[in-house]
Amino acid sequence: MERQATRAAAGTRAGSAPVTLAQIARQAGVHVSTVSRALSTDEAVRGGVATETAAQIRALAEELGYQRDPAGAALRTGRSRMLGVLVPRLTDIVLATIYEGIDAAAATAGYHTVVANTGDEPELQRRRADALLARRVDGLVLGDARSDCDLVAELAHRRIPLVLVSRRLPGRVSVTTDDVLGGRLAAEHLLGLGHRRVAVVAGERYASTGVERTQGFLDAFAEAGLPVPESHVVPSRFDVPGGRAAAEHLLGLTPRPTAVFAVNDFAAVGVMAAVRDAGLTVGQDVGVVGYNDVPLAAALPVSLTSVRSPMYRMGEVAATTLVNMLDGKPGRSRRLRPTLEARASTLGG
Amino acid sequence: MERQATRAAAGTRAGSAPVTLAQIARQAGVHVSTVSRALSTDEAVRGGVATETAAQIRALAEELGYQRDPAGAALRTGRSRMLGVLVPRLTDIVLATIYEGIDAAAATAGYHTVVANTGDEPELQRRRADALLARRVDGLVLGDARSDCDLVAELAHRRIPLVLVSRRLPGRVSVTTDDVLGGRLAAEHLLGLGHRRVAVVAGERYASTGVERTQGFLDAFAEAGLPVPESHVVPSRFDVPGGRAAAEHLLGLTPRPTAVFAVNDFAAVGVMAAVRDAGLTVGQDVGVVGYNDVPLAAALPVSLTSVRSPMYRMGEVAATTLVNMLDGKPGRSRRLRPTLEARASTLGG
DNA sequence: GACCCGAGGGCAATCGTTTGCATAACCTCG
DNA sequence: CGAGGTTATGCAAACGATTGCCCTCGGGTC
Repeated sequence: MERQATRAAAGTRAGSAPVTLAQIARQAGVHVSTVSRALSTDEAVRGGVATETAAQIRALAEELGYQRDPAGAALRTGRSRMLGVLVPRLTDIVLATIYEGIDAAAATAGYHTVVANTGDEPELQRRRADALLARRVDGLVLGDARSDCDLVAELAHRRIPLVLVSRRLPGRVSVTTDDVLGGRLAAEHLLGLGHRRVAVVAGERYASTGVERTQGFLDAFAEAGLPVPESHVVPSRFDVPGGRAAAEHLLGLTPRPTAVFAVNDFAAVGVMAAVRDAGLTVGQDVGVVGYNDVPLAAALPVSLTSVRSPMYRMGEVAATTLVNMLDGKPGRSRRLRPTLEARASTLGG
Repeated sequence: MERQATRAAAGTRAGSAPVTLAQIARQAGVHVSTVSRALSTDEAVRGGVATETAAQIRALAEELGYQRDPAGAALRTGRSRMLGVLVPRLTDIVLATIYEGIDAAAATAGYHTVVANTGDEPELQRRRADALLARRVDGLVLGDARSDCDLVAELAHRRIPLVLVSRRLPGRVSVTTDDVLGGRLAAEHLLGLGHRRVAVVAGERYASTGVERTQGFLDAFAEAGLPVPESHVVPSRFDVPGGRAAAEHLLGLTPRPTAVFAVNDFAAVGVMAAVRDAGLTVGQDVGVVGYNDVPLAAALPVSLTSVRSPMYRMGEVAATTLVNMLDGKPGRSRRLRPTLEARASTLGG
C-alpha cells in the first residue's frame, strides 16, 4: 500500500505494475509455489509439476506478459544473475569488442553484465570492483589484470568467482590469445621477408599481453641466430602517442632497424606516424607489424600488417567459463590461436 | 537456512556472507528500522534519528563493511537504481564515449548502468529494451532513436522514463549537439576557403544526426547563394565502407566537387580513401570535413578537419537529466555547442 | 498539576520469489 | 485389500530493506 502510494507520487514511474507470480496463481487457480515451479528453468524442479498444468501456467504467464522480478529472486536465492566486467577503457575498441562477446555469451546463459572503466589504475580498479560487488554481481570478468598489484589475489582470496580475459596472471583462470605464439608469428613473418635488424615497441610492463608478445618475438629471432639487442626493445603506452614516442627513439638508433613490431595496433599507428615524420616510407624503408587487427588496420592509407586475435570470441569464452564456474564446474584457462594478416606495411606496395 | 545450504553447496560463492542491517542493529543495540533510517541518504529520513545515534550506527556500519543489498531495497521500494542504455554499437567510439559519460554521471548520482547493443536494428532494439525492462531498470537512455520506427513512442506510452542521446526525435526529451549548427560550421569553413562546388555524404535517413548536420550545411550554402544540387547529397552508412562507396559516386560526377562534408568521421575516413584511390590528394585536390572529432581524426596521416562534439559531456547531461526525471522533475532537451577543428584535410599541407 | 507537543525509536507489514516439508490422491503389487 | 511408494500440489518461512504507525519519555505551558 505504501509502495503504491510511492509509485503514484513519482509521476514518471512505469505505468501498470508488473505481473507477479501471485496474479498468475490466482488466475490459474493454483498456488504461487506451483507457478514458480512451472516457470522454473531447472528441469528437475519443473518435473515436479504435472506436464499439463505446467503448460497451462506457462501459457498464461506468456499471455499476461509475466517477467520474473530479479529483485525478488535475488533476495531469495542470493544470486543476482549479473556479471561484473572491468576493463581499462571501453573506448578502446579491443576491449569494447571483447566486452561485446562477454555480454552476448552472458545473455545466452541468462545473465546480464555491468561494465566499468578502470583506466588501468590500481586505485580505480579496487573502487570499481567494490562497486560491482556491492551490486552483488555473481562473479567478475577482469580485462585489466596487472602483474604489479594484488587486487586479483585479494579478490580470489575473498573467494569471488572470477575469470581474467585478454591478460593472464599465473595461477588464475584466464582466457587470452596465445600471445607468445602471436609474437612468434610476427617474427617469422619479418624473418621471411629478410629483416635482420628489428625493434620492438613492447607495451606496458605490467600487462601480460605486451610482455608475452615481446617474448615470443624475441625467442623466434634468437632461435634464428639473430638476437635482438635490449636497446631495441622499448616499453610504451598502448596508444598512438605511446607508439610514436617509442618509435622516435628507435628510429634514432644507428644502424636504424628495418622493421618494428608493436604489440598493439594503436601503438603501431603511432610508429607509422613517426616513420613518416622521419621522412621515411612505411613498408618500403621500415616495415611495421601491429597486434589485434582492429578494423582500422585494414583501412589505413598504408594498410597495417597485424596479428589477428579473436577478440569477440575471447569474450564469449571468458563469460561461458565464468558461468560454468558459478555452476560449480572447475574453470580452465584457454589460449586462443592468433593468425597473421600480411599487408602493405610490411609487404610494401 | 535453506539458503545457507545452497551457498555452501556452490563451492564458488563469495566467502563470508555480506553484513546485513540486522547484524548492525544487534551490535548497536537498536532496532533494524533505526539502522535503516540512520543509513538513509535522505536527509528527512535521517533526521528522525538522533544525531549521535546516527553517527554511532554509521561508524559501526563502516567498520563492519556494510553494503546495502540492492535486491532487498529494490524489492521494497520498487526501484532498482539501475539505468538501461541502448546504443547501436559499443565498438563505435562515439557511442562508447557517450556511454562513459552516462555511466560516470549515473555513478555520481548513485545509479549503475547496464548497456546493450542494438546494431541499429528495430527488431533488436525492441528485444534489448524489453530485456532491460525485465531487469527492472528505472529508466532508459536511448542512443539509437530512429525516426522510422515507433519503439520510442511505444516506450513513452508505457510511461517508461527515458531520455534520448546523440539523436533527437520530435516531442521527446533529448540531449544532442546542435547538429544544424555543426553542419553550418562545416559549410562556413569550406565557404571561407573558397569552395563553390561541394558534396555531402549524408548518413542514414533515419538518424537525426545525419539529417540535421546535412540540413545545416545545405542551409548555409544556400544562404551564400550557392545551393548544393540534390545529386551532390548522398545517403550512406556511418562507417568507413559507407563513406567510401558514397565518395566513389561523388568523385565520378562532372564537374567534380572540390570538397566533401561527411556527417561522421568514419565515413570521412572512407571518403579520404576513395579520394586517394582516385589518384587525388586529400587537402589539395579535394577537401574533406568530418564530424565528431574522434581521437583518430588528428592522428591520421592527413589529419582530418572535423566538427568536434562534446560526446562525453552529452552522456553526462543525458544521465543527469534522466535521474532528475526519476526524481519527479521535468525533463528538458539540451543541445550542446559543437566547434570546428581545422586540419590538413581542408587546409592542405 | 494537568495537558500537550515533539523527538526518538520500536513494531510489524510488505515487496516477489524460492524451496523444504507436509499432505492428499492415486497407483502398484503381493 | 492394505501397505508402501510415487506424483502433484499446497503451506509457510525465509531473504533484506523500507516505512506508516504507534508508544514512550522528557520538557514546556497555562
